[in-house]
Amino acid sequence: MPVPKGASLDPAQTRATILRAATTLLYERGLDGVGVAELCARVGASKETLYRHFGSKDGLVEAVLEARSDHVVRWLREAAAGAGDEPADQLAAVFDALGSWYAEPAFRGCAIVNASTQWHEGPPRAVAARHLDRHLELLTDIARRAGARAPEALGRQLLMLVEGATVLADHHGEGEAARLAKQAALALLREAR
Amino acid sequence: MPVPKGASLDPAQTRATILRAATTLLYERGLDGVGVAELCARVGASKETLYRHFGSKDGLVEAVLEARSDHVVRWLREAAAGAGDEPADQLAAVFDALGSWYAEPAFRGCAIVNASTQWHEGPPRAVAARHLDRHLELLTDIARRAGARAPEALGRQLLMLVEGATVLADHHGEGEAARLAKQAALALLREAR
DNA sequence: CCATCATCGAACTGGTCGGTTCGATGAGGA
DNA sequence: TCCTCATCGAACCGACCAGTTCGATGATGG
Repeated sequence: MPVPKGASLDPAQTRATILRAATTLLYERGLDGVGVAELCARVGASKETLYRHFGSKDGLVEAVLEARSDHVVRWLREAAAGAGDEPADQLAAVFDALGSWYAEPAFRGCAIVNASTQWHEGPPRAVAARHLDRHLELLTDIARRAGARAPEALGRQLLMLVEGATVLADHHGEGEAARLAKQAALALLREAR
Repeated sequence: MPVPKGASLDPAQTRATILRAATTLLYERGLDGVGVAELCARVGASKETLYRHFGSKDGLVEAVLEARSDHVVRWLREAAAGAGDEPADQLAAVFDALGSWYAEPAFRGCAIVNASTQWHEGPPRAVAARHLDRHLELLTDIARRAGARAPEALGRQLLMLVEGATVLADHHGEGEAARLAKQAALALLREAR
């Protein structure tokens, strides 16, 4: 986004532009793999602008992760909601959505979980915990509506499949991960009734 | 390990000492969270010694991850082997072993998978891929001996539960992860016959 | 007894990175 | 018209870090 010298854009828009570019670059190359200078160059913003909007690199990272979590959660909820009322269909739709994510060339695992493995305290950790909680909420809800005897437990088991499939898709590359995870998830759903 | 000034220890022992201390410290604080200088101080070795043995920090990290993978894989294989001949018992034993790992206060997820999320190419990535392959081999073997119709697929599904449980145990802290994963794994094993 | 060699400890180098500052520029509103 | 303010671009700073070098030390083996 080329911003001319003295442009007074909507500050919110500037912020959003930086956030968008930073999200992509930080995901591609890792949070420590790209410095503030390069980030600014790519984004088309000066350091001063970046620091005024986000305070610090950590602040930017946190904002990126928050936004990413919001986006992913909304996307999965919509996938489930678009699959009708049957809990099993919704669960299948969640894993199908994951499958299309895994198939993206730029897929590099879950940015949020990846980030939280680097720092075992601090904001990224908190973002990750909330992120997983929101996933858990979605899956537990499906489990409950499917009539599971122990929906909380099943929700956690399904979440393990989601996170495990993400790890495997990242490392073993294959597109099978989502299909296998879906099959396992539906089996667990069936048996937990 | 206090090594006196001009001590000529067995070089292999020096190497092992450095490796052991580095493994602990790098796991506790993250691969980027501790510098070579601090590493040397903790280890009780000089930089020169460390660089003669490992060539670079990356070399040390790679050696640490390799050793860690060997150790973990051996440990899980022994857990399985010590549980008798029944595949289901062996599978249960694997998850019980994971449970005692998760319960360690210093537990911070799988060091190898954590490392590989930081660099999407290079040696750590290769170590992680082989690490997961070895896990997969163990689980597929159990699946095969349990008479699964599709042991390769079931092996992958079980591996997802292992990795997912590790992520959840790291983030949600609870000791339930291993128990729930075990329950799910046994259900899948039962149903895949 | 001497030569070799692993080792220490400390200083040093070169580079990178996060963050700050400043003068210049120009858009928008009063 | 003029003031305010977001912005750029570039220089700058201090900290840290990986890696190198060197003199001193002492154990080991011939």
